[in-house]
Amino acid sequence: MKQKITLKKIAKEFGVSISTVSKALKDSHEISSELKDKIQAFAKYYHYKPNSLALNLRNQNTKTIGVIIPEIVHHFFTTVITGIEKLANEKGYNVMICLSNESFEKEVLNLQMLANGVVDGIIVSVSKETEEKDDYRHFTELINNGIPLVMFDRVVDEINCSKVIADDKGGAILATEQLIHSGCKSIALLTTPDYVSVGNERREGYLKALKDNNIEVNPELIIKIDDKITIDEQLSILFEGGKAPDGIFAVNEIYAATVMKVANEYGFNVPEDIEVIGFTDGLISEFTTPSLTTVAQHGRAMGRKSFELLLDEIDSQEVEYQHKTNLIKTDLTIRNSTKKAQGQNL
Amino acid sequence: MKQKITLKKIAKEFGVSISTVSKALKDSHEISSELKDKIQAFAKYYHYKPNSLALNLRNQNTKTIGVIIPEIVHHFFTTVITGIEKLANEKGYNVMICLSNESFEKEVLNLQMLANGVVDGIIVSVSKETEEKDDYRHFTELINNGIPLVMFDRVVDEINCSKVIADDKGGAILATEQLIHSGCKSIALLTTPDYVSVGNERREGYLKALKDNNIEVNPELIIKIDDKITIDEQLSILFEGGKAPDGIFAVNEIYAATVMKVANEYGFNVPEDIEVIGFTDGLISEFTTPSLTTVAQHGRAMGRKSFELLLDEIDSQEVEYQHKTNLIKTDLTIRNSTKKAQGQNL
DNA sequence: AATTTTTACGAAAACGTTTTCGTGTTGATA
DNA sequence: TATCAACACGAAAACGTTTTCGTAAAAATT
Repeated sequence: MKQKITLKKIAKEFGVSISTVSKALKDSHEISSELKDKIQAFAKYYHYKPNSLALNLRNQNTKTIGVIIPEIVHHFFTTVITGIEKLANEKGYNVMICLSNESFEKEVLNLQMLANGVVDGIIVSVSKETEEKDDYRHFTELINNGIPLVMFDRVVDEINCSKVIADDKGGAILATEQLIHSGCKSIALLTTPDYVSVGNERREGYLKALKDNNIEVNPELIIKIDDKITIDEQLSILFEGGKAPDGIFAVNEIYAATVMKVANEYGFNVPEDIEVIGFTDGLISEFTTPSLTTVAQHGRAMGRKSFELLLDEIDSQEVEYQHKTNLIKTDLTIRNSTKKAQGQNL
Repeated sequence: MKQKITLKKIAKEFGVSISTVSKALKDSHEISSELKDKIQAFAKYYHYKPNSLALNLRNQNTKTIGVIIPEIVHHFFTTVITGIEKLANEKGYNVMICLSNESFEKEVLNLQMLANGVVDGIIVSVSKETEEKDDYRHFTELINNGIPLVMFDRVVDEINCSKVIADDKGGAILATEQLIHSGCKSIALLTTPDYVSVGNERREGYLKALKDNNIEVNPELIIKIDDKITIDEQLSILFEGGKAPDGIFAVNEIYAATVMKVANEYGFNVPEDIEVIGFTDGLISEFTTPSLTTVAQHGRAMGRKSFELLLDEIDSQEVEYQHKTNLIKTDLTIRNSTKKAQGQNL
């Protein structure tokens, strides 16, 4: 590592004080033109750049926000980040992204790292392990430290902070009703284990749609996928014993794409025999055969809104900031894994 | 924003000096046990955390590295980041991710932002626009500023820094020869405009494989995709006029998946009529019908290696660090868009 | 010629931390 | 009772910057 050039070194070079150099570089009228010219030329030649660490320390802000997401190889999160990044940059903020890899420990570590003055605020989507452990002390501590926090998508009710969530329940209702209206009688749900907050919301939507349409819930059609085991095998059960469903609602893209593959292996055609709807902004949906009808999550909108709320709190002078919760609407993107709607209220 | 607690405030509270507080919190033997106990209890109660800005300023490092990638909604980049992140965390470093969105201006901005003391080093994959403009002064300046820089995947030859590249040419040769050996006579190439460095490498591999196997190059089979226009239309030309290719090598996943879709629309079957190979680590390949045979890029390995080289330079005491270039091998992941290999040297 | 204004610069504080080097007070030792 | 070590703490510098205030000299005004 080469040595960096500082005001001090320039000052020494010209035999003047640090303040003089600082002013000269800022083109202050207090400094004579000749000296300014010389100092500026020198600084330029040596590529002087003010050390932003020092600046941040002085200004008591970093114009940087932190974002902690569980997984980056996940299209939904990348769209959210795109949304955050765009607005943040417009507002002169930099974004620092950290990954928890769905691990509680890494989430805590990242949070601590970011908390100590590195960022002006933090946006988080909680890791699965954290939801499973049900331990949120690191967030409480963050808030006690006075660092603005916004949660998105996977939020925790107990923590008093601003939140941005997709209308998961509404989206699930939309999807399930689409299946119902298109004539499905036996609709399966592919979901996550109970501790995943968004999975729950989507399940509730599924249940509500069934209830509203007087369809009895068949527990055998609700499959909670365990990510630690191969998905394919867990899905097979649906198609064995001759009582395959005629509609499937999957809470994410991978489940949806996988179930289509498995259904196909069992000799079923999508959408003729079985209609499938996924839940995602993902890329895969467009390239499966048939392409997948999905509930769009509007990740970018979530990202924008998250940053908006964070900035609102950062800029707020209130001692007791009034936190807000924002619901991002979801809607159906109709592709080819469902039959053309048969009229009704869609 | 609440006020944060500092050493100074604690010192005032107890009527002692800042140094005493600092030592007390570090459990120094210089401080009496009673005072230490009281101060520690107080600090804990008020959630004291040393301000890392101040620490960084003092220690002259941030234990943070910056990564600038063109796009985050791109599976390859996310795998690289996963690789970087993992190793970086093991080594006690934090990772700050910035997006250039393929824009020259944002790349420059991000670089400047990171350069001023925020990070100890930077890993970059150059944006398309930068490659198009052929303007690399921001990198030169970075190096002049003495900040270690590593480029990966999309690198620029003129810049003297460590580099990690996939064996794009080798991968392309592998893919093309696979098609040749499986009996393809007319092999198309779907590639990017000339200024994209990796696209060029892959094209060269394609050309070399053809040449080595005494197959004449047909310029009409080389399609340079313009990302600003719909891909589908640009691909149609391949299948019109009854001279469709029997093998297609696409330099990325989207092109490959799209060409399969278009071929299908024209009534061709993959892999019976046309074999297709893509170039990627992406997720889509697994879910297309048929699933895509691809050249694996080993993004995580690239990420790991990139950080390794960066750390090597950061830790180096040399005034003139000797930069290294690392080639990450590529290999074929055989799926169903190609026929079973017919023996030969594969 | 005396006074005021302008010019051109320096000193110092502030941001929050760590660490080295005092230094005054005890208590123990010769 | 001197001398010395141990103890417990404080002062100050350092990291790099900005900014307010002070001030000497020069220039302009009366």
